[in-house]
Amino acid sequence: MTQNKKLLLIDGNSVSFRAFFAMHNVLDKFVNGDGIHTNALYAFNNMLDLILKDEKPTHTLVAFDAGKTTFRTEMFKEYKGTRAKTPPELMEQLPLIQDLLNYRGIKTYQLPNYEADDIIGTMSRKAEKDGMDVTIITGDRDLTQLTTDKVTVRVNVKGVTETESYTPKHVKEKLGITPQQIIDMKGLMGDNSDHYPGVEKVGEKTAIKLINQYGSMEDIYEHVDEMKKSKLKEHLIDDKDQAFLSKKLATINCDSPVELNLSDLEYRGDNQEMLIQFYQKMNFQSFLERMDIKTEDSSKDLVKIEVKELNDSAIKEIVESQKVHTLVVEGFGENYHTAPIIGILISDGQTYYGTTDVSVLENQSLKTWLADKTKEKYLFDNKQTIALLHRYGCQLAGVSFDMLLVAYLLDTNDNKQDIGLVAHNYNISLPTQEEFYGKGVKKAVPEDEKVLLNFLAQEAQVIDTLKDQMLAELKDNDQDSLYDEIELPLSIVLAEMEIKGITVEASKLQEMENTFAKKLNEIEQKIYQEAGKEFNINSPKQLGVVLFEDLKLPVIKKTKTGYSTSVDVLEKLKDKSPVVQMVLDYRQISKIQSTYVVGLQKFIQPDNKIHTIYLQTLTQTGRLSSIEPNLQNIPIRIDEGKQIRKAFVPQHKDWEIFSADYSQVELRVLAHISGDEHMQEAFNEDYDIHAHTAMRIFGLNSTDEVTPNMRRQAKATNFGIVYGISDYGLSQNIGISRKQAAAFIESYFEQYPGVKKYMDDIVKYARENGYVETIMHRRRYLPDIHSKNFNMRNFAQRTAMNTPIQGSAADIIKVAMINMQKMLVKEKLQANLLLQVHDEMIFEAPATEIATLEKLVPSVMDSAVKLDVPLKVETAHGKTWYEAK
DNA sequence: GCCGTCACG
DNA sequence: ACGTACGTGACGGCA
Repeated sequence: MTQNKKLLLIDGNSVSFRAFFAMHNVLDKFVNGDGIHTNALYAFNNMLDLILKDEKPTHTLVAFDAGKTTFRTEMFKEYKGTRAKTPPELMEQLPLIQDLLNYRGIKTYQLPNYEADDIIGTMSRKAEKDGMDVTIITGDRDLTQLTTDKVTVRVNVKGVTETESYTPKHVKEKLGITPQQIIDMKGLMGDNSDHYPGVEKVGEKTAIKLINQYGSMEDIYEHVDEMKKSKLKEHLIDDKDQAFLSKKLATINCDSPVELNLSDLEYRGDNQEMLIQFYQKMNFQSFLERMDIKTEDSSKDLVKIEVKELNDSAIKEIVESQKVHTLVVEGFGENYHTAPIIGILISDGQTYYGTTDVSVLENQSLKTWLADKTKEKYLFDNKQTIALLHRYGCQLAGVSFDMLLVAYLLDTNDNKQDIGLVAHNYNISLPTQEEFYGKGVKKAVPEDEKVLLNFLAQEAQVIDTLKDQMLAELKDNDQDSLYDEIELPLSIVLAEMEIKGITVEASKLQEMENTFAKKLNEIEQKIYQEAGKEFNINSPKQLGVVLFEDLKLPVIKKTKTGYSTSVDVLEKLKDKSPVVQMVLDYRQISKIQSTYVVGLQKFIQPDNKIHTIYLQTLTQTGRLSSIEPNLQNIPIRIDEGKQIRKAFVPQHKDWEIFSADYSQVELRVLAHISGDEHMQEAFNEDYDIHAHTAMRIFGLNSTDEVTPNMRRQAKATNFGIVYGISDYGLSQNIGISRKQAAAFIESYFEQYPGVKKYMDDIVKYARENGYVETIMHRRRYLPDIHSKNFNMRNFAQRTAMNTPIQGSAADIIKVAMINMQKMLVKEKLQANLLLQVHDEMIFEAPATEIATLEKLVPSVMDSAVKLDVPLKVETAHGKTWYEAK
């Protein structure tokens, strides 16, 4: 059997565009020796590799637009009129992309007066006539009009490495029309980004309905007089000329004067020699290495570094050296509080000393060197390294460069906690932890210790190589003090908190486990009785059948997989059947039982403590997160759950738990960064902020007139504002109509015009800069702010509003934590900072220190940063965490 | 491994 | 016309 010939057609402009924005956040990391950006080039080539491997084409062509004026602009001079112009950083890459394609043996082509689409359409028809299969790659959904049984269109989704494949069948499923009818649809609805109009008030849904009813646009207009009187009919008649023009504009010209034969498009494959030179010029390390892999054994992929034994004489050399050293302490296991150290490597950038013998950590001069803050060190993940070394009796100080922290600050998406992944973002190839150790059952330490040490040496080398570049980027972003003064010192504070751990009384949890088990059993039996059968209440699927089929309760909401049985749904069904309340009770207790009562016991260590791990480099906003277990979501809102907190106790008797939290810190931050006078006044005068808001938005004269319900609604509105408000979201939350919610919001913005201005300005800032910032210059990139997709774009806008608020609040408590630790030392207090829960800190302390803490802790917290409004701190204490609230 | 659900700020 | 509050982690069920 002979393989059918296959033509691969790529829409050069649209894919380049997508490639550029897919890697827009790393724009500054991708610059070649000539100072030209290479991010789009890199992403384009990545995509090529994947597609060529996947499609194995015999013929290839990448089509480009020739210029701004085409036969379409002659028909309609505003065609693509509002399109933003191509960023210069992409413009400079377009010739490079053509060069790359040339070296990769792929033909490129452009045709004056025509767009890339038309070239693609024309060649795909030619190829089809010749009996070839055709695959088209594009970022533009409009090209799906070209799909036939022989022609598949793959549209880029999420960047350029993934695509959605359109066949006629898929078009039908997705839109409910045939590929030929897409142009009718576009004609009727118009196109915002290409800037041509359709019929007034007709969007995708209406267009598809009309097409399904009548057929083509011509058919629709043939029958337009028969339609019954409606606005739609009027619009159709009024905009008829426009609709036909738009259809013409949307139609890809499959008969363009392309002077190419199929034989010109034969795929020749890489010109190895030229390609290597080109990659070198572009600093494309990983592509170069990928080429080598093809010819050599993949185990030789690793660059061999000579690693010398970390023995006594090596240690002597290290401790006497004045050089900065890179330190790798490798743990093996899921949780570094229990994982063993499997290797240690120290390098001065020239010599690499390593060992798998952990007894080296008993060497006194090495211990002293590690703990010496004047001996400067670089590493990846300071907190983990401190925790690992601590279990082996070693202290660590003097760390000036933590590559993990810097990578996260530069781009919060680099949060995978893996040096290999960070290296990859800088175009250096280093195996990830998973690639090196394997995953699942195959996960293991290499038998040959040389292999392991070589890996550690590579890690050290990567840290060393990237340090200067990354620190320079930090400085460019004005983030050096965020790193030096906040994140790096905080990593030490967090390490101390994790190592200290919080004492938990297992007996208390055990007792609760028995009580809840009995209760669960009782409710379970009652539910079975009411339902008339036994089933798994924890299965939303089975529960759905019982509620909505057996008991025939009304379906309020559906999920992707079936009926929704979430709380808000069940709350609405409470009156309809007694079983609903029982299910709610069951759910509540079952959650407490599985996640907390039983769940937490698994984490209690032999020292009677739980040692959580704070992820310092995960969230998109700068908050911490807590895992294994999560100690930031211990129940408090309902009393049954809150009982859990009785198990959290101080480590010594006659000690207490002490907690301190910021009051309304996010709203205070909003008052500060928005500069809104009315909101600032409320905080400066220490009014009840929610009551004050209620008074304003309900137009009352005094807060005395505010009813509890008004206050509740105002509070929800304040929250909504912080989240990046939508009328729908607010209406759902407080159970009012969308219209009412919209009126609340309007009134809110009238009363707090500064807040309104902030919301508008921050979205504009995000659009112009591609990111938003906190008060300490923490950055979050928002590429979706430019998305064509309504939802993605709106989501990005809400995050633009929320992130500076949530993130600045995170900055503030981080500063407070660092100052807190200093204060505790300075005042020689025995108190320990144990936990952080976003806006509060939890301590244990001798009862005799409580009075001191009540004075000092709030003063450290409210002076952490200077805002235009005061920060307010509230404290509590008691025998257990339950009582300290 | 993903989904629905629910705990926290 | 679109389908929404922001940020997290862990559990049980189910493919």
